[in-house]
Formats: sequence, C-alpha cells, structure tokens
Amino acid sequence: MKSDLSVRGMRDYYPDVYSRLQHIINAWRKTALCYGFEEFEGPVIESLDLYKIKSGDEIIRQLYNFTDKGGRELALRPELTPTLARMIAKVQSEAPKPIKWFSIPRCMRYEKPQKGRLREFFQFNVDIIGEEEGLGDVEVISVAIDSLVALGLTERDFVVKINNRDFVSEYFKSMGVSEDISLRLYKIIDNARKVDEQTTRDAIDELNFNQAQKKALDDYLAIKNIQDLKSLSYTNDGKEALIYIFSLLEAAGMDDFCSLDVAVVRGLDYYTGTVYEIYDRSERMRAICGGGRYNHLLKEFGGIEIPACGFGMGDVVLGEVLAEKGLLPAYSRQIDYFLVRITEEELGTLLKVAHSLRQKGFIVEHTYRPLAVKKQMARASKVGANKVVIFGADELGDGKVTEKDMLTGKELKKALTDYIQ
RNA sequence: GUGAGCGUAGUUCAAUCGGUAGAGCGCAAGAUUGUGGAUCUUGACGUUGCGGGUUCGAGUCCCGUCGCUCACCCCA
Repeated sequence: MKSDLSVRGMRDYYPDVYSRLQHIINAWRKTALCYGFEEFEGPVIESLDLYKIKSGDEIIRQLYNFTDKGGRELALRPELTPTLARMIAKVQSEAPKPIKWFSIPRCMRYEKPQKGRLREFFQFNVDIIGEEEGLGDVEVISVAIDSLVALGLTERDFVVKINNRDFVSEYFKSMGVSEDISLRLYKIIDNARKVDEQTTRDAIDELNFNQAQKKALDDYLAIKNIQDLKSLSYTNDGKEALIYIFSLLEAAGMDDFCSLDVAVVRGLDYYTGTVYEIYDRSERMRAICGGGRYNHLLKEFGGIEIPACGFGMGDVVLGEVLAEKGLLPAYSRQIDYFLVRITEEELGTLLKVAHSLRQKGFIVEHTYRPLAVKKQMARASKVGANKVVIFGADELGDGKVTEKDMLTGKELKKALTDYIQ
C-alpha cells in the first residue's frame, strides 16, 4: 500500500456509501419538514469558548480545536446545540413562538473510533424553542419515530425509552439521598443494562442505604411501565408530566413505539423534564437517539430563560442498525439512456439527442472514446443503463435509430424525432 | 487517556515446524471486425504497514512505531 494521507477517523464517502447516507438524510429531512420544522445550518467552526460554557475545560480533550492565524481559539463543532442556542439568543425576542427548527450538521469529535462511534458523523437535530412541556415534546418524539419508520423500521425494531428527570431527582430526594449520591446512583442504574445483576447489587450496597432507602430504590426499579407508575403511591410533578406525555403519545398513536424506562437517566446534567433514548430492540448497540427537555440551557448562552426540547440522532449507529436489518438500499447507478455510436460519423447526432433527453430530465451517458460497439454495450450494461440507443448509418438514413431495452434485450426502431423535439 | 486482537496485490483472504508469496473477485486486453450481462484465454499490480533486532535464512519469532478493529473512560 502506498502512503495513506487520509486523516484518522475521517470518513471517505464513496458513491455507494454516500448514497446510503443520503438515504438516511432524505428520510430525516422529509419527516421534519412534514411536521412543519424549518431547516437551518450553522458554521462548522465555532469559538472554543462556546463549548466551554456548558462543559468547562475538560471538553477540549474531546473535540478538535486549533488556533487560527489571527490567534483565535476555535473548534470544529462536536454538536449543534450550542450553535442553536447562540443563534436563538439573537432572534428569540422577535421570533414567533414556538420556534421549530431542525438541522443535519456534519460534526466532529476527537475520540477513539469504535463501533457506533466515529470522529466524523451527521446528526439529525430537531428542536422546539419557546414551548413548555407537553404536546411539543410528543411532537418531537413523533418526528424521531416517523423518521425511523420512513427508513423501514417498525415498533418491533426499536423502542423509545422515556423517563422524566424531575420525577427521578425528586424521587431520590424524597428518599433522603444527597445530590452527590444521586449522581452515583444514576451511573449505576444506567450501567445496569451492560453488567450483570450482582455487579449492580454490589455497587448499590456500597452506597450504604438504610432499609427504607433500599425499599424505595427497589420500588423505583420495579416500575416497568406506565401502569406501574400510576399505581405508585408516591407522586410529584415529574410523575404527573410522564403520565400526561404518555396519554398524548397514546392519542397520537405513537404508544406502541414507546415505553417508560426508569433506567434512562444518563445525560441528565442539563435536562429538566421529559428525557428519552431510542434503542434497537436487540439492545446490542448504543442508543440510536437521545433527547429531552432543557428549559435552563439556553439561559447559559443567551441570558434569557426560555423553555426548549429536542433530540439528536446520529447516522452511525442508525446506519449499523439499518444495515443489520437489510434496510439500506443496494447501490446501483440509474442511467435512463446509454447512447451508442457505430462510427464517429454519428457523434453529432448522438450529442444532440443526448442534450435533448437531458433537457427532459433523463439521465444520459455515452462513452467518450470511439470504442468498439461491443465495448460500448458492455459499458452500458455495467453502468446499469435501462435503454441503449444505437446510432448507425443504416437507420439514420431513414431518420431512425435502434432502441434496445437492456432488461428484455428487445430492440425496436424509433424515429429520431421521438428524441429531438 | 487505558487495555486486547489484527496489519500479506485494488479488494477478500491463503502460505505447514521460520526456507526469500499464491488464489477468488475486481481491473485491462482478446476469442475474425453494428450489440451487453455468461464462459474461456492472457496480462498488470506486492520492498508482506513502517523501522530495528534474533537467525545461514523472517510474512512467520522479539522490540518499537503507525494504522485498523473491539472494549473501557467519556458521551455534550
């Protein structure tokens, strides 16, 4: 192998790979648009400070940053939310609420590449700004669901696991658990799906809960569905919100895709209400999508408190899920007409027909060099041409050409004027 | 950032106890000259990721390095 100048973790989208990416992106865009979301885009490069606001200095280890020729500290965007927040801050006072925006940014993260995680990826972002918890959250979740359905997935393939941050934090607080211990508990609960039961049990034991706290935790973990939640004697605003959200999901016909999962707790640092993650039912992969409500986040960027919710869905895990289920379309070129000439005498006529057909919107190709007819036919076959039109002196003398259907192999004579009008 | 496995033609892979590299696919040319997908024939392409060491001799063993993959950390 010769020297490879490609950059680590960056992706080369060869035509077949790119067509599969486009397949995913098209489904995302189409779905968001039909819910009335407006598409926007931001810069690929942002100031490094923008990312420090939310995450502090340690974020630098996980993103691409550099100093430009003017001495500015910059970063390649690792996500879109800070950009969205920055842009919203400038227009939020005059923009009619709610603001419904979506974007499909190309993002970069300085991480060690592994399954489901690359340094470069596309992420479908859908957000509603200026609307309190309720139907907006359900609509955003519906966009996520419908975009997956548009790609051929069904309720048997994936599940939206929903929880509520307020419900969890208030519940733990009522157990008499400190904020500190709560954070450790979140991690343990989140990790539970990856490790065996005993490991989880041991980790919980280390927290030294008293009998009442253990009971409360067991009760919490025993909540497996919305019915369990409803019958729970304990209540708080988060619980009521969850019940309300599920009633709306049912009304919208989305409930088959959704389930309450009290183990969905990670990424809770800035979420304030409804939170969710979408998983392949096999659960053998990372989350396909994650999102929720973040009512205080925009204040950190723009200084004004404004409620918001949204999700991010990457192309990497989703692409793996679709590939595993055979839902990515096989790649093939689509050529409507491949024009073949017997000799260079017919080249002029061929070019005129080519142009005319292209004006009508057909995809037309021909060889550049005057190859043997056999070679031209082989080429037509290889590029997947539906029809071949042969330009030869014999037929052209009568103002005709031969059109061959490459699937059936049948040929028929057609008038030149059928192509040029 | 930590750990494990793997790096052989464009690609997928093979090469016994260390004995100086091979196949399929693909690509190119051809099988009497206005017709493709099949078959057949022929051909091109490798300093075995890179550097060093052990050895008479290394694709094979050892060290380093880079890269890929997977897991951990992290996941905005």
